[in-house]
Amino acid sequence: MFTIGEFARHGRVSVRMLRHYDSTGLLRPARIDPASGYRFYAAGQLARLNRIIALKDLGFTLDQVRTMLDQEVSTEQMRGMLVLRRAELRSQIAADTQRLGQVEARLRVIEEEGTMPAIDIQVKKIPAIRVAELTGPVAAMEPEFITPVIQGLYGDLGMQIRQAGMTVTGPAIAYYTPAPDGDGAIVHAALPVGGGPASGHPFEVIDLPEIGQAATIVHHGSMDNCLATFQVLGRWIEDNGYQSAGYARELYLECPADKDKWVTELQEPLLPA
Amino acid sequence: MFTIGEFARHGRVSVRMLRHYDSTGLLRPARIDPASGYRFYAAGQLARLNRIIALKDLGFTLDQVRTMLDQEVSTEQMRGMLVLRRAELRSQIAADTQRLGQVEARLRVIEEEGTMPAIDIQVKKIPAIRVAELTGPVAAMEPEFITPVIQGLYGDLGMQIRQAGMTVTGPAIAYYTPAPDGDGAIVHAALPVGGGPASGHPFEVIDLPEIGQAATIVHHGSMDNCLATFQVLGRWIEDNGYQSAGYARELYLECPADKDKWVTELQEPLLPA
DNA sequence: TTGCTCCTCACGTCACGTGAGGTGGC
DNA sequence: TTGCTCCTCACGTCACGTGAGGTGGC
Repeated sequence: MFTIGEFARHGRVSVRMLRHYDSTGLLRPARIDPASGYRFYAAGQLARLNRIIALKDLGFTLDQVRTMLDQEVSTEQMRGMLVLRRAELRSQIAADTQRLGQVEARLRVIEEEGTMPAIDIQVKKIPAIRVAELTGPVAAMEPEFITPVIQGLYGDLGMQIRQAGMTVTGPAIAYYTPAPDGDGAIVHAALPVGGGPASGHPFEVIDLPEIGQAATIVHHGSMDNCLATFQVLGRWIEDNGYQSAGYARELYLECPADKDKWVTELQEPLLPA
Repeated sequence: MFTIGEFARHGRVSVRMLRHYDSTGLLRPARIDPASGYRFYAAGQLARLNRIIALKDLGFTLDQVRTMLDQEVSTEQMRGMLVLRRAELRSQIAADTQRLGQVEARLRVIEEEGTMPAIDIQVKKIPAIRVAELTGPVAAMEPEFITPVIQGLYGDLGMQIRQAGMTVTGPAIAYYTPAPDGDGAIVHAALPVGGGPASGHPFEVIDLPEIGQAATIVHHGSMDNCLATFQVLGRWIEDNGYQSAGYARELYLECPADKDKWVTELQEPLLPA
């Protein structure tokens, strides 16, 4: 018979852990002195303690350990639990390896440029959404070409949607497709809408497809100055081993009269890794 | 201005998370309606939310994130935090990889033999300890040769320690060293002792060195039947990619009159990985 | 009226670590 | 008397998830 302290030393565990295992029924002392409440453990209980610690070290929860020890699991069941644990460990290692890569990318930016790495970029999925849109050609992907075109389109579109009896359900979305003649691009000015007539209006209603993976950054201020933000985003994509899959979408989160107070989310689609 | 639900959707976080970040001061809404308590967020706050999520995804705690965002950390400080995080991630990946190896070793045992793998084996450090000991030669490492010798030694040793006025402070330890003539071995029957005279008694007092890494298993029953347990231990050492570094120590945890109720821990030293 | 969104508590999670406050034997 | 070990609460950890119970506008 060992006292709790002696037993803890032999088993390389804390006294607190033994009390915890007692209270949860995982490992009850062989005897408890009724007068003092002192716990006494038999040497043979060391085998069970070792089993508990070994399974715990594999990363099983105490509840799982209890099941494995008390339910007399079969070899086949044990195999199932180990296979599950293997999968969990693998995905955890993969996730941590990914994290490590991102940490290292940021460290490289600091080492090589001595500047603060961008930390406000998110990779996320952009869900599909139904929009009403008008399109127009732009000569080049520069703000000075795009802004006038897009402003005109949104002005018309808003009115037409109202006239069609439909309602706008969220912030405006602009996106770009290559021009059919290979020169410049087509800008799409879109507004999310709910139901409504399928035709009989000058705009088109289409379903923007989901973007599986987009790198996003929030741009503050007039879109006339968006190039720097796009550059930060492009740089980040490169540094982190992603690849762009086309023109970015622009989500106009806030568009007050003062253009310098605009807030826009830039959503650049990424090639699947 | 967005309601908490809209803001949560744009930021790909739960409403509960935004409330949590509000309550901890990490991200306060731009405005709270005094009458209803409704939270309203400005589009520009999405940048901060993105920073929070990005840093959290790297594995920083919310407290660390708060420091990084609110204390205006310098590039150098950011580098320090990233270097620290890199080290944490590396060691976590290493630990999980180790765990994964152990899980896979157990799975191999099941696949190849269809039997339950041993789960009561622990790798642990055995601390140094001062003992009084007597030694004797044995012809071979078989129980039938060892038992009579060791029993005699312990009988003598116990009496001699008492006569020397010393006290036994823990369970008996037996260990083996190769015989000088290369034939058989020397068995050491040792008992942990506290202080006492350095000489003037027939036994030797020595300090058993620490064992950095020992694979241990608890043997139940008479030591006459210890071979099977030793085999399990040896098999485990091999399966898990360790290597034995010599004869095992035996720690006699419980030695009642009925030899079948003995409990012994076998401690096999391992070569450092 | 029903649904939807918003609100504020407040418990639960997981495996203990860490006091606080007290006892019993050398 | 001082140290040491033992005991029983009970809070704290970390970042929310998940009800419970209630409100306000379409």
